[in-house]
Amino acid sequence: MDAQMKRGLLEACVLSLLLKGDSYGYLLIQEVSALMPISESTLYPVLRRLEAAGQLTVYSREHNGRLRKYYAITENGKAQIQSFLKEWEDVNRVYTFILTATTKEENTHE
Amino acid sequence: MDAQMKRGLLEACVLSLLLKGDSYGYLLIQEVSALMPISESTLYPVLRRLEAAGQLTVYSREHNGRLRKYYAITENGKAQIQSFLKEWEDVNRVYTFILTATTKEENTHE
DNA sequence: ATATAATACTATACGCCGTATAATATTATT
DNA sequence: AATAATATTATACGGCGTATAGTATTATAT
Repeated sequence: MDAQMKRGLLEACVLSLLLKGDSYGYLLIQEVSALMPISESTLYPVLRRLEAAGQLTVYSREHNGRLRKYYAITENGKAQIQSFLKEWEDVNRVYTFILTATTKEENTHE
Repeated sequence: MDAQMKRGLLEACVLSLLLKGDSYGYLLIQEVSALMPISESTLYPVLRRLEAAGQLTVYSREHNGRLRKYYAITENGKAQIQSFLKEWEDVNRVYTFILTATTKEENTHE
């Protein structure tokens, strides 16, 4: 997927994944990868940003003798998903315009 | 609209507007503004990029005693819109995931 | 036993692109 | 005479996805 198109989508995607329960970096990478290509160097900064924005909290738990960082979505984070969905209405309006313009263009060739 | 969400959308939007006929900077700004907020400092670089990519061509015509730059979409540009629409399928898949995850989350509170 | 893969996270430098701000110049309107 | 509308360009900034690379532990395969 084109890098430009990921912008704004990624954070909402990560937050949505956390809705079904706390998770950690490595697992999140696998889960996000099922939806779009992602590298560690993209995901971890996203997690840092979401934490700084109070949209998720971080805590450590021991796992196989090591500390693993778990990420939990906050109420703030849930509200952020709603904001995203609302913003997306505008995006979809533009997309619909492009689609319509393209369809009309095709018709002029008939 | 959030700046991140415009990325990738803007170029396709401008190209789509040119499908119905050649246009010029000032008019394009008005037309794009109807779909999303845009400033000159965003649009003109977009036009330069599209020109560099061979997706539009530029020519000058006199208008009210002054030269005005007109922009015309190329076949390359039309193909780019199609590429955009195809890429957008991936974007929509992620959006649908977020929407579904949010709906499920709401259900757990019922 | 040891090499390899999987797990788990961090750091740095780069490049794209939307934005604010500002400058320039002409024509139309009040 | 002043102001708004028309029309375009330049510069510096900041957000963020990416490539690349480094570090460290545990499980699996040969």
